[in-house]
Amino acid sequence: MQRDTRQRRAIRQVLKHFARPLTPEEVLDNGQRIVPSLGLATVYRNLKILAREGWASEVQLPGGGLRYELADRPHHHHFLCRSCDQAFDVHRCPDEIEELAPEGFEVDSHELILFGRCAACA
Amino acid sequence: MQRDTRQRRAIRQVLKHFARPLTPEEVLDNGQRIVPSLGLATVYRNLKILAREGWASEVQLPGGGLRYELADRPHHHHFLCRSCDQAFDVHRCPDEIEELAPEGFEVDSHELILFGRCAACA
DNA sequence: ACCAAAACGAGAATCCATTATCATCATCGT
DNA sequence: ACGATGATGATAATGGATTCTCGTTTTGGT
Repeated sequence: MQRDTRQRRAIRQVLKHFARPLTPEEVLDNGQRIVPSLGLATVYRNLKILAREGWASEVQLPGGGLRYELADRPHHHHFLCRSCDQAFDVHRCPDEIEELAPEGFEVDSHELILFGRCAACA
Repeated sequence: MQRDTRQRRAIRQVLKHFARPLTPEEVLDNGQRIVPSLGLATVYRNLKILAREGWASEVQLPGGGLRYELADRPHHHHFLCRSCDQAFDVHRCPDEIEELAPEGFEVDSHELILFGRCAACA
């Protein structure tokens, strides 16, 4: 059966602490503060497991690879800082957004990304 | 100086013909109908040149790599078909969209992507 | 038509994110 | 505490997109 390891706990803790989508690298760096021996393969493995279990969700932003964040959050979107490349949550969303598709297209979800400089970089 | 080659003309022609963001592969496949010997390296080279010149623009959608489309188009967004993976234009856009950022964040642009099935696939 | 230089194109090389391998370690039911 | 086995982690391997290399071809000014 599945075991509750220090590593997996650390990864969950990191995702909880930062309430924004994190790259595997970010999870690694911060997780190593809790479990210094934490390895990259373990991070990938567990992020994938957590996502499969529905505990975390995968976020696909333009550019690099997947990012991960807690799954149990209300509908929201993202802000991507061009300077530090960190992603942040945007909690408001225009409602009529899925009505914008052309005739005959079936929309099942949407993603809205704002680009710019975050508060720390600006 | 810069030369006007058959290959570059073909690539421009393809981007004009399909009024939607194309992957380098799509440009290659369609370009080879005009210049059968067209190679992938040439496509990448020219797409990059056209983008640098401002003739084409790079579109970053979640998932794979860059796509390219004509640059001289009015503000618009994109629809990404989960079935055929083709990208389409969406010409309407909610206006207050950049007001959604958190306090202190500077927004310089935004991208809105609708996901679903295009008219042909649905 | 000539020719220097720009551009091409096939394939090798690179880059980056992610996954596989496998010997070692740690968890948890007993 | 024991031990079966799930998990880890260092590293190699993979996969896909993009770029580089370099010999050959094409363009455009003369």
